[in-house]
Amino acid sequence: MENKREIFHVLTRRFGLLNKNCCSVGGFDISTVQSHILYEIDKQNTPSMQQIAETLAMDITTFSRQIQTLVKMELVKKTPSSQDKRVSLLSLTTQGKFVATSIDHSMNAYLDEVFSHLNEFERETVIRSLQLLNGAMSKSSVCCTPLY
Amino acid sequence: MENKREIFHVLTRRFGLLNKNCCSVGGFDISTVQSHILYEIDKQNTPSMQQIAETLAMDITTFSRQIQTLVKMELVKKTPSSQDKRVSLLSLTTQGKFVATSIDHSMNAYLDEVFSHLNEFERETVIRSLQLLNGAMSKSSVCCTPLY
DNA sequence: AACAATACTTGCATTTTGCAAGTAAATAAA
DNA sequence: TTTATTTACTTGCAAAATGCAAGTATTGTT
Repeated sequence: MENKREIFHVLTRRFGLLNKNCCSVGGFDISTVQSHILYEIDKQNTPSMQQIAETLAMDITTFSRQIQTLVKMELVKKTPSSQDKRVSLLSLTTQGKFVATSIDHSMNAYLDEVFSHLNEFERETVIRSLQLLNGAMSKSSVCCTPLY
Repeated sequence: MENKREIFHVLTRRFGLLNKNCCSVGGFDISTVQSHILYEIDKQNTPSMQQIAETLAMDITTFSRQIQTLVKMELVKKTPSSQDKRVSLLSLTTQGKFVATSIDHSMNAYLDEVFSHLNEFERETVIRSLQLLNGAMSKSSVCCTPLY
């Protein structure tokens, strides 16, 4: 079957579910968006608000409020940059780091379970293919502009 | 050893963008969720509300309201079942069918563009891998049901 | 006939979202 | 140096999305 849209439709829904189901850690209820924010802060080195918002393609105002929530939950710390006083640098608190790591573990556990339904060869092929796909998407010129 | 979570994190984000950018068709502004609803109604044969809500793993009350919106937009028609008067059968209006088809075309165009960055062999491998992955997810006990 | 189960719908109350509009700081121009 | 512009956010709405509780109507079951 060559209908790509069908494949992506199902995949998208499943990814959504996967991300939804992963994120209850030790009393904290983390939304999908919030888990993505934590992930990116963890990955990047004391990034600014702009950087993360742009990476996640989020509206900066929505992002600002999400960060406020995460700061209230004591998962994220906002430090004013000494270089540029307009900029807020983001980092995870100890708790935030713990939550991010926990989510990472459960996600990888989920994914391992999923991949356990494939044999070793298929597993490697799929992983390599997803990397290829990621690469292709990053090269795409129409990625973030509306198509008609 | 590749980090699956990283791969999925990026893929999820990109898929989200893809779905977000797809959905402005001839004056209609369709949200991602709505496009998924249209897609499923189109695919299934006069399904009930429950069926689609369950397929998309949506809360039935949220779904009910989304359908009300789509009915107001004259994209979806709700017909009471003659078999069971509690049931509403869903179908696309002519306009709805047009919108669904347009979105389908845009999505496929986008995906073709993405895949154009791969060679023929990679393309086939990736498609086949995504199908494998879908299959594995459908077998998974930890997520992704009841999609099929 | 009485009760439970199903298929929705409506009432909140909360959360999420994004466009305007605002503040403060850095940079460019006059 | 002063003024204007840009940048990095924050707040004020208002609209949309979400989900639990509680409702209505219909069907299925003792």
